[in-house]
Amino acid sequence: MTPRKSHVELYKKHHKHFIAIDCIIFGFDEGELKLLLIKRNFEPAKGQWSLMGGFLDENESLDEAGYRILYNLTGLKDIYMSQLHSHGEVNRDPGARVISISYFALINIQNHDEELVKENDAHWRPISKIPPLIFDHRHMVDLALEQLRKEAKIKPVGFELLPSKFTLPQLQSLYEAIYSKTLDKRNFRKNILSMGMLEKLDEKEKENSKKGAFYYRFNEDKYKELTARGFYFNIAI
Amino acid sequence: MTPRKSHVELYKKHHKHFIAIDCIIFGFDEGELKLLLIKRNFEPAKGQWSLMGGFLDENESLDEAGYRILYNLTGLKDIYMSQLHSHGEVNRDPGARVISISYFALINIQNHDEELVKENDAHWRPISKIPPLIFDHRHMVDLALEQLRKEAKIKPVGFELLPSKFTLPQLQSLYEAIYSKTLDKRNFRKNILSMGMLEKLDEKEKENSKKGAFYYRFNEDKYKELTARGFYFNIAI
DNA sequence: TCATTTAAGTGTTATATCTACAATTATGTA
DNA sequence: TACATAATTGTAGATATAACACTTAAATGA
Repeated sequence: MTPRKSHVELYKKHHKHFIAIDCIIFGFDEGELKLLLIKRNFEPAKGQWSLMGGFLDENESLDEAGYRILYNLTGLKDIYMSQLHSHGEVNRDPGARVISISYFALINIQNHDEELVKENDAHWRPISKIPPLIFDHRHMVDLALEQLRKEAKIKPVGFELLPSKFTLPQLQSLYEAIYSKTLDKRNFRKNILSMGMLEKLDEKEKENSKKGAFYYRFNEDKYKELTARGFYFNIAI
Repeated sequence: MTPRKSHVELYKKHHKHFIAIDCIIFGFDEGELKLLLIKRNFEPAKGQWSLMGGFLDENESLDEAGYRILYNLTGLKDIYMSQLHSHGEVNRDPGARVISISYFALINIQNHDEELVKENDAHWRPISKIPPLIFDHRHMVDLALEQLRKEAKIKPVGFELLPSKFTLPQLQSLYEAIYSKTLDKRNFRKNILSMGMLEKLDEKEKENSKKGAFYYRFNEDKYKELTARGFYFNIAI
């Protein structure tokens, strides 16, 4: 006798559809922006490169499905992920009519579960060398890149791709990878430090130089405090 | 024997879902930004205010469904419309589980078919006085407004809300309505005219002042030429 | 231990953009 | 012909952006 049950008959004349969730998973490693891609292990298009995906279940929200799929592949929770777009061309999937909703995630590549990734036959590929992908997955990737480039300028999402401690040269290298553009050290540092949301640590990273570069940490609380006062994150690219 | 048919069995174990399209339709009239809302004529929530929507059919894409629904309500084709977000909370619709994909459209309020709108029991409501809406429709409207405010700064979408001939005071009034903010006449004109995509006509609009204001027209070709050269539309708000 | 090498770290100036601000003009109406 | 109304126009100060080169810290090896 819930309202739910009493009206469902009215909707019955309409069609139902398969809904898939596909995840565009970005990581940053060796100065390059990378994507996590899988070799698809079922038909159609078995053996071809694909985004990680899955079908929407009966009792989960879209976001929950997205997080489930990401978790199953990487073992990661509490990840930055946001819905990108819904893809509904009638023949986009040759197996059946499937509406796919793409999500894009930014992960710290050090943290993921490498065993799980192996089990899923997933591999990191630099965005400059993306192999041909099934269906409209390449289009999804292009949308995600566009979205990442929009967001990274005006929201502190870049930090999601780095370890919690990072150096300014690393951070600059990340932005250079996202925008395929070399940036001026002095201007970049001035820009990011003047926003006042990075904490300098006493520790130095010494793998990449003799002098060593100081570690910094993104201070989320400080960022929230600033935005509450009308401040806007902005990186000049 | 198409691949389509050969693999559909593999997908069968998964659930199928109702998919609805809901349209947030913006217009601009009497210095106000307005929304086209309907009185829902079926259960559940019959008689309550709602966005115009409909279910996705078997053989149409998401975009096609959006245009179909917009056409059925307004008689308009070739309208600026873009996908906004997909809404999949399990209980968002008390009638049944329905995934809704929201679209937002910008229309020139003069052009729509008033008869059709009446037949659908649809009404224009200023965004400052939106009545309570069913389900998560208010959230959709808020997202659409946010999106409009993002886009109108950096893309020439505002013109979609105006007649093809408009005056600069009208255009300024539109931006003021979108951003709920009064703008400086001189700066606004300098800004928009310096982009070089508006054509001044010889004709004047004389309803709103004795002096009359010159009509202008948005030159789409010019805009495309400029963007091809790396130009970016930008209105300082 | 001192010279060399490597990447980190730092300021200033010119240019472009944004913001604030008020007088004049055209035209209809009394 | 005076008046009322809204359209139209420019400049100067402030702020943000972009260009540019030397110094410093520390490891390495002669």
